[in-house]
Order: sequence, then structure tokens, then C-alpha cells
Amino acid sequence: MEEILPAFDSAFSIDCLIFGFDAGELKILLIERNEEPFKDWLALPGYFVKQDESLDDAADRILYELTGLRDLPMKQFHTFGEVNRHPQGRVVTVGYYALIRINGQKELRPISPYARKAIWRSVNDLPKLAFDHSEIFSKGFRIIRKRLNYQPISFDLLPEKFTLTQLQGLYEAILNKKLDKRNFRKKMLSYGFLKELVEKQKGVSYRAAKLYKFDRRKYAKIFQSEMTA
Amino acid sequence: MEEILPAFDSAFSIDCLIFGFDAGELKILLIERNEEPFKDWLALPGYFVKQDESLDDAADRILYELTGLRDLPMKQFHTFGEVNRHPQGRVVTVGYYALIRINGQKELRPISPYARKAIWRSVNDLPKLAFDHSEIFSKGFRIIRKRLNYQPISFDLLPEKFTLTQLQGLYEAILNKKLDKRNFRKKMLSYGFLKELVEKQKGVSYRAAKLYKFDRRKYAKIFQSEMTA
DNA sequence: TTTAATGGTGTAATTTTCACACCTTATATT
DNA sequence: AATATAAGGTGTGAAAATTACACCATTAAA
Repeated sequence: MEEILPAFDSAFSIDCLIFGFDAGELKILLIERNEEPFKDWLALPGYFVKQDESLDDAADRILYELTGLRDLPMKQFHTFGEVNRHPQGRVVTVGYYALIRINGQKELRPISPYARKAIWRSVNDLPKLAFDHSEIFSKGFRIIRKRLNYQPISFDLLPEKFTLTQLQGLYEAILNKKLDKRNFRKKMLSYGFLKELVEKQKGVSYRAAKLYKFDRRKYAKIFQSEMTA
Repeated sequence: MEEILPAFDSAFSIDCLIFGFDAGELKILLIERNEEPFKDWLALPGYFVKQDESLDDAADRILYELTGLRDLPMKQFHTFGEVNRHPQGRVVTVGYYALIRINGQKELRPISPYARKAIWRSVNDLPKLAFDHSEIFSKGFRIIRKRLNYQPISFDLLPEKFTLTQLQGLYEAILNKKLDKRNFRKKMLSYGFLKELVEKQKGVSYRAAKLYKFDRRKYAKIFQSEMTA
């Protein structure tokens, strides 16, 4: 191959915003860095892209190496390219996000030595993060929150079987406001992608709620235009 | 600075999707390449980012050098990172877009020798473009079209004074469907950011239409939440 | 004066959104 | 067994937004 690319001291990286939902709180997955710079700081799971892998592939690999999570349906949300965002050189980073089920995941265990551990932290209680990761988080969260107004995206955050109250709690956590119970239920059910189960909630000390499942088939049919973009 | 970045043969670039509107047609700005690879092909205006400039700064500079257009309010829409998208090495490119007034622009004149000229082409009649630019165009156009459903973004595409019919024609060109005249007018006027002028259209051989101006102040007030994200 | 072309306007039906309160059911406690 | 606790579950009316729909007015050119 001819060498015509500019000879830069630069690289690109991926940073991942992985949202989870647990105990009524929206959480995000962070790693404890085990490498300079920002050794011992909390950071978004992120690392350099290799030369022979696409951004999407890199996002999958990097998330796996740093947290043990695999094959999440991650999507790009923004690319960050300020000149001095990385102390050791020019690094442009592509932000990816996914929304997942916390409890559906086995133990989080970093494979790579660059992360000491991976932990969930409430989005309402985040410390200052390494690099410009606090800003990456803010930007990504804003984008995802807005997206929720146009299309329901949150089913991957819940257990497979869930109650309408759980679903509402999730929406409230993301949008950061109270919703009306009757109107919320009416609207969600009207979409037609919730499948009512015979089964009921168990182990609660009050009236057990009906459980629902998310019907991906119908969801995809309804929102296919949004999904292709 | 310590050298710790991976020593890759790689670079990042910017590609710009500049939309214009003229004679009832939505157009896009292309350059005729004057450099290998893809010499003589049509391409999106795009080039490499320098090491000491941010992505946003690079987008401004590159567009200026290739087309003579300056200081457009460009925004990122997606980053493309397939391994073999560039024949000469690993190049990740960040897509930016803007919507502008074709006639408000002085003559388009590339400053850089990399482009022979810059031309407007109808989006409905695009040839195969250099690199993966055809795909970049498709993806960007889809994203922008969808965005139009949530917020009016198109005033920069029209002359300063415009008729409601022109505005409707623009919406129809972007959304690629017919709209109802009365409903469209009612809705647009209800936003409150169109200022009716006393002046009328001139030089038409039929009843002259009222002219309107876009009130940026009011627009910003109404859509500020969308603009900060 | 006629024609061609676009400008400009209103209403009723439908759908969507929003605000709002009470009885029911399951369990735990006494 | 009775009661207390905690959440489950349900409907209606008002207001707002969306949709469908057709005809006369105005201007300049022929």
C-alpha cells in the first residue's frame, strides 16, 4: 500500500456508555483504571481501536475486555475530537451506548489488565471521571433521554418479565420526572408490543402485579423506520 | 509528551454533507476530485484533520478550502469507521452536515488544489461517489430527514424572504412527500416564528404571494432544548 | 376578455394528550 | 379473624393537535 496518509501521532478510541436499571435507579457502568494516565480513577469503559477492526467491532471487543460484557447492541451517539482531550496525544474518541439488564449479566470481570474492576454507579451520583469522560457522559445521556421521547428504547433495561410499574419507574428514571400512572399504562399498552402474561409477580407483600413481556417482533414492525437510521 | 499512543498508520478525516435548495429541488454540494485516489470522481467535500485542530475546526477549514464556503453551522451526524473504506490506509471519517441558502453564497471556488471545482447536484440524481461517500450521503440524508419531524431546521435553506409555498416545497423535497397546503400553513404560522412582511413577491406572472421572514429569536426560544443537545 | 397559474382561506371529524381519584387485592401484623 | 399497609388496577371528560377536504381571489400574459 502506498504511504500517503499524513504521518500523525494520533489514534482513535471508543468509549462506552452502558446504562443499567436496578432498584429503581438508572446506573452506568464504570471501570477503575489500572493504568496511567488517570490510574485509579473511574472512567467509562474505553480503549484504542486497532488498525484492522471497524469501529463497531472495536466497541464490542473493548467493552468485553474491560467489563466481560459481550455482544451488546451498541450504537454510536457522538464523536469527541477536542485537541487536548487526552493528555498523551491526539485521540479522537467515538462514543457508543447500550441499555442493558443489570441482573441478566453474569459477574463483571475485566479481562484486560487495564481495568481493575467494573462497577455500576447511579447516574445521580457520579464522581469526576477520567479524561473528558464526564462530558461524554453528559452529552450521551442528553441524547439518549431525548431519543426516549421519540421511540421506546428501554426494554433491554428490564428483566425479561416485568410489571408496568417497573416500566414506568424506568421511564421516570431516564426522563427524570414523574409520569401519570393511568396515562402511562394506556399509552404503553396501546403500542401493542407488550404481551400480558398469566403469571404474576411473586414474593411481594402486597397485591401481586401482572407480568408483561416485550414482543420484539411487534416492536420492530412498529418502529422499523427508526431502527434503520 | 510521552509516546504511548499506538503507532498506527491511520488518520481521521471529515466529510461534509451540504444541502441547498433551489428551483424546488434539494441539492447537495459535491467536489470534483483533482487527486488520486478517485481522481476526477465526484465526492463529498472532505479531507484529513490536522493534528492540532479539533474536529469542529477541521470541518470549517476543510469545507472552506474545498468549496470556498465559510462559517457554516455544521453539525456532526455519524462517524464511519469500516476498515477498508479508504484504499490507502485506515481512515476514520466524521460526517458533518449543514443546510444553506444556495443563492446567498458567492461563487463557489475551491482554494485547495485537491478539488477542481465544487458543484450542486440534485439529491435525486446523484452519480456514484468516490470512496464510500454514497453511503455516507444516504445515512446522513436519512438522519436529517428524520430530524425534520421533530424540529424545523430548514430556514437556512431559503432566501431571507420567502413565501409559504416555497417553504412547503422545501419540506416536501426533504420529506419526499406531498403535504396539505392549508394544514401546512396553519401549523407553520402557529409556531410563531414566521414574521409576515408587507412586501410581496415580484416578477411572477400570477398573483403575488406574501413574503415572510424567519424570526430567529423566537425560533431559538421555542426550540432551545433541542438546540443544546 | 379570457386564460393560466398560483395565492389564500375555514370547518368538522378524529385522534391524541392530559388531568384527575377511588376501589381492589395480597400479605404481614396484631 | 381483623386490621393495616402497600401497591395494583381502572375510566372519563376536557383540551389540543391532526387530518381531510374545495373553492374563490388575484395577477399577468395571451
